[in-house]
Amino acid sequence: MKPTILHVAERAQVSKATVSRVLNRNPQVKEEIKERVLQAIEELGYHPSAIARNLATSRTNMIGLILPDITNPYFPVLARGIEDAAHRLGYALFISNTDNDPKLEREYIHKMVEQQVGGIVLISSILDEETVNDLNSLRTPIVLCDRVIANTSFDAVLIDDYKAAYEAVNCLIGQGHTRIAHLAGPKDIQSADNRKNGYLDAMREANLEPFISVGEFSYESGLHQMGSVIDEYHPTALFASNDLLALGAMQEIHRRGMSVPEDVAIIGCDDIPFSRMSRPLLSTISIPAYQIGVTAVQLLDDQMKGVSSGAKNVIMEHKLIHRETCGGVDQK
Amino acid sequence: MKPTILHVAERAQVSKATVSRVLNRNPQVKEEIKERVLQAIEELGYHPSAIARNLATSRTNMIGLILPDITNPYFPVLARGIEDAAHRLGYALFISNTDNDPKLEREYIHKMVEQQVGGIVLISSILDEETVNDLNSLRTPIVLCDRVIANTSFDAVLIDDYKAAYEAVNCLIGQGHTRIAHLAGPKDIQSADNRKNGYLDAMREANLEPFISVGEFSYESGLHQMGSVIDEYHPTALFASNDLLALGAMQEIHRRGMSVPEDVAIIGCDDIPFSRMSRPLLSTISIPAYQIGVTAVQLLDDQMKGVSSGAKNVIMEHKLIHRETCGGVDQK
DNA sequence: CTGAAAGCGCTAACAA
DNA sequence: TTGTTAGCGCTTTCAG
Repeated sequence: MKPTILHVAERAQVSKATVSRVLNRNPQVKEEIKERVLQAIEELGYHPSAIARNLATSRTNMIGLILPDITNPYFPVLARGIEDAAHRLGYALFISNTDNDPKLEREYIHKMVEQQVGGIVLISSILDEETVNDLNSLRTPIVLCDRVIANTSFDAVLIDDYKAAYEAVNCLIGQGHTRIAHLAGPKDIQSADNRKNGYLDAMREANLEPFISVGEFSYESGLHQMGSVIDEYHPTALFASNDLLALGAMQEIHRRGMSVPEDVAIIGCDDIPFSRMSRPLLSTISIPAYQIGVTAVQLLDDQMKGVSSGAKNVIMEHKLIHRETCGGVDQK
Repeated sequence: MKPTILHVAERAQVSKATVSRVLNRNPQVKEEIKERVLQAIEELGYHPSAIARNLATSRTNMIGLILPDITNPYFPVLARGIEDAAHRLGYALFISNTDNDPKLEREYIHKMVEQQVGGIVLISSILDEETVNDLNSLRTPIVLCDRVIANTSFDAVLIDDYKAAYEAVNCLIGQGHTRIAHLAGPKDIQSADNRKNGYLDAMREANLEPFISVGEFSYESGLHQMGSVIDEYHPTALFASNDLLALGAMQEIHRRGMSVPEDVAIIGCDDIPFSRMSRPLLSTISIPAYQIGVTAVQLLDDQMKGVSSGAKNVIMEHKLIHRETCGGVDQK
């Protein structure tokens, strides 16, 4: 049986209230008594119950993180930013993977609400109407990452996917490429869609014929899709909606005996750790994932403390990183 | 103000107890009343407070995961296994990164105990004496991953690092290599140490001169260390203590205009996702990270339910994967 | 089949 | 400066 505050109180010959006071660093406790209490705590190996405290104060120091898949190399850095910020602010962090399943998403949101988390960082790209209604009916603060929802008032921290893609494609165009293919991510993922539109507009403005292959945000998908893209379109350049796709495509290009960037130049997106390890080094759009995480938690904390001044969308800066796969400027 | 069980009770014209019964799927509630309660719940957007429930039942459905760094590509898969198993068993999961800092480790363990988690999965390679004492004084079930502690009774799920390394090195020896270097991980990390010993024994038995370079478990470390290893030892083969090191080493080898596996054959360890994306594909020792996670949670669950039959060490199977960097047998 | 009431471990007035 | 006491929201006997 774990010791409770009462056991400590008895052993230290004081009341529960006094023990509670030293627990909460209330200064007005006589030094001598404080010592006694501390000693009792030590001797019993007592740990206060956060649960009981939370119930008594009707607030908790827990927040939740719901994301698609920690196994996708983009997320660990983001998650780390969130976790570091959370701990710095004194929160414990719940985590759940949804695999982009809206049903699971709702289930986990409810679970966390039931756990009485003070707020949730939600990384979801596929919020359907039902989930949004759900969210709106919650009394729990929420901050979104990588996604906005029209007609709602959730804080969000984002990057400008459209512009990032637009810039990347224009970089390729600037190098004289005319046959630039695009490996797109799932159409129901907002960032994938925005990137696709950036690609499309850049191509359109340059009067170039676009070619899009839609797939998953995965290495395997890049590998498989690139085959038919090459056969059907003979691209000299590629803009991939994320680095995993880009890396898969590169592998396929190599397997066909072609080389990067000579035969096909490539620009990816995300700047996952492995893009700095591949051969050749992947040129990509760098997204400040860690900072996004930190910012999200700060927004959440503001909301939880009631400091929030209405719904905020924070747009983080992206940056096109010229490494080796895009040819041209070589300023790695 | 969030609705409580009392609000639901009033609205449904029943007592708290009855609401509690339908919440807990107690079968002996008249269908009609159950409907009324359910409707009231719906209308109020009521979510039961896990906190209050936990206090009342004096047990929680939360468990904790403490690991070094989710950003290290070995861990996301392990974490995913843990999370999936946890959710399947109805647990919510706390997560904390320690960066291998013993102080942080203890801090997080205490925090989780205070949160009243039912158990903790601890992935720590550097448990110092103080932490072990700490752990022993806890009344919270703990399962270790990738590490045993002498004279303690914690369940652990492991792989045989010594044997894995021994086999990998012998594979290299079998291919005729005589100058096989080893990139070791931090000496205070048990698995790194075991792998180093496996390397050492294999070399010794074959009467070969070993060469070890100790560093961090990182890509950058591999990159930097490999330079001097080449200069000082001129290896024709390398066994790296993990894949990140192997990948870094490979990059350095390429930068010097040499090739893999022709000039230097490489075997890594962990089989992180990137090892299937590198060029050439990395030969490595595959560790069933996901399964390790699942198993750890099962052991924890057993302990929490009191089904545990004494301290258990579960050894998972590793497997040497011949891909492209080790030359010889090419059975990718 | 349903209600009343005690209590989980702690905090927070209010007294003393 | 310390103690007393009433809850926080829920579960769980025990009656009815």
